Amino acid sequence: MFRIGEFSLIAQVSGRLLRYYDEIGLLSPEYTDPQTGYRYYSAAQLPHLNRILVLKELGLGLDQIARLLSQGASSEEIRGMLLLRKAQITQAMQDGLDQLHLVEARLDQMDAFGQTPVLDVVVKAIPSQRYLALREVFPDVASVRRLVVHMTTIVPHKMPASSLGQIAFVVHSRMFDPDALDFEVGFLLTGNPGNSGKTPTAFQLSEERVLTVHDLPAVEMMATLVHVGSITDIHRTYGLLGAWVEQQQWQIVGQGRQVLLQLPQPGHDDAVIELQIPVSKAGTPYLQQDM
Amino acid sequence: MFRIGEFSLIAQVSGRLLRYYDEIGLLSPEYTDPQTGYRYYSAAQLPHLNRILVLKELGLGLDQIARLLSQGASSEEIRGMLLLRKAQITQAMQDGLDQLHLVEARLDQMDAFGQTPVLDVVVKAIPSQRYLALREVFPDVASVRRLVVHMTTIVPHKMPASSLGQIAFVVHSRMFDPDALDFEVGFLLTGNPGNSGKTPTAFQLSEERVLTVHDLPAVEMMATLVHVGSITDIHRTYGLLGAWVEQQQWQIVGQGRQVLLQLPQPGHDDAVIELQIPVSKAGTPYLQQDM
DNA sequence: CTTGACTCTGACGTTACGTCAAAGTCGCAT
DNA sequence: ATGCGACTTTGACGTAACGTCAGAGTCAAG
Repeated sequence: MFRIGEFSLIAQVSGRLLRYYDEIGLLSPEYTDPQTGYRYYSAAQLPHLNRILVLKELGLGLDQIARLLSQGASSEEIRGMLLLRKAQITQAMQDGLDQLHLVEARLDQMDAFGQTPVLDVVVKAIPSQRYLALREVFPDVASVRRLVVHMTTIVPHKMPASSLGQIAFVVHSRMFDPDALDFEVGFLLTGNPGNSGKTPTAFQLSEERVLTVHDLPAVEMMATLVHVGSITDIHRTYGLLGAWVEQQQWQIVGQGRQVLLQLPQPGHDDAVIELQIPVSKAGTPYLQQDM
Repeated sequence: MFRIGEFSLIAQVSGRLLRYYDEIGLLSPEYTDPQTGYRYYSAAQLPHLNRILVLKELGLGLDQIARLLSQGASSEEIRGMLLLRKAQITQAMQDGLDQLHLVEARLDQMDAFGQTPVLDVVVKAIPSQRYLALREVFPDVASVRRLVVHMTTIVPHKMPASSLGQIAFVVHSRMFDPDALDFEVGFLLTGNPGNSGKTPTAFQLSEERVLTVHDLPAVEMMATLVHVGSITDIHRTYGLLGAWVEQQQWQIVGQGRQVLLQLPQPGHDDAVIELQIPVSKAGTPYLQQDM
């Protein structure tokens, strides 16, 4: 029988580890002195410890190891766990590869743009949300702005303000053409989409313009980039976002969106707009609606 | 200004995350009401948050991100961190690949051996240790055993028992030849190797046999396998260990060792012996001494 | 019997948050 | 004015697998 120090020397593991495995019931010493609490391990426990160490090297968690060892697991169960672990490792390596590409892309960007602050494109999932808007083809940007101003002065007085969210555009134009902007313009609404009944489904803005409510579909992967500054510069930021998506070799699926997070104060160029482009990794095209 | 709930919706991160980043000083809201503690975020903080999220996706720790953002880091520093991170990912992927091979090897073993309990070869580093032993070519296993018995009856009375460790063999035979066993036989000694002065450097066992003290070199990678049972079966376990090393496509560097962890009780086949083979990954040959 | 070496339990630190819990706040509707 | 539901606050605990003390008890040799 070895005391914990000698046993830890033999096995080349720390004493703390042995105490820990004892505590969680993974490997208890063959004998524990009830008076002093001293742990005494037998040589025959070394194979047991070694099995634990090997399984740990395979990346299994201690809880799984405990299950495999204590309760006699059938070899089919063990096979299952190993196959699962194999899949996990494969997944982790794929993730590592993706991350490597991201890091390299950022390094390339730094080399190419020099001191220019690097873009921070964030890909995130966007849930479905209700949308009070109208669709129109605008002749120029100024008319869009006028409509926005008009809406912001009218709508909040006629709606429960609590459910009114940001102003957002949905860009239906295929390509950016400053003379024919096929946009949806309106408000994002808070509250669960789909549950109509409380809020009206339409809203008369003026003689010829009617806002209607519908749901914007959820998007699993939305590439987003925040534009700060003058609205007139927005197409440059948009181009950067597009270039980034292209560099990732992803596909654009569906319509882009623009969310006005901060209207520019008169005399300042401090608008904040989040540009959004729904994407998917190549090979898994997405439902394209409104085509 | 957005309250935390709305800001978390916009950015699609949890409120808890925002509070946490505030707590660790990574991203504090633009204004915090001193009365109520309510946090108010501005739209202009979204790019800041996005930068944090992107750097996090690259696998950087929050502490590193904080350094990069708060204290204006030069682009050279940033490059350095990204390059470092790249190396880390590469390393992690290599580790993943190794682990994948281990898992696959174990699956193959299970398929090949069926119900046979899989071997648990553990690779570990062995530190240098002092060794009181003699080298001899033994005509058979029985004579080795007689010497061991003799040593265990004589030596402990003449030595400070506290410094006496396990009995160990160093196998100098190139190949296993049961008629010419070129073994070192002796005791491992506790205490720092190299510091002689307290223990004698030699020990007269009998007329013609002298035990001398020297240091067994440290081994960075020692493949070990514990044999339990009759000593006469040990060559099979040894073969399994050798086959395992071969399957890993590693090289054997230096002499194997055998550490007697438990002498067999008379009438029982319950010896416990750890077999050790120093190895190195192919391509990085090791110092082979005693050649 | 006195050291010095060893061992015990218990607690805290690690990473980046998720998940309650109890109490305070806000805004809207009565 | 008041009540209510939705929101927010701080604080604490949990996560995985141990490393690292701290303070107190134990063992073996001289």
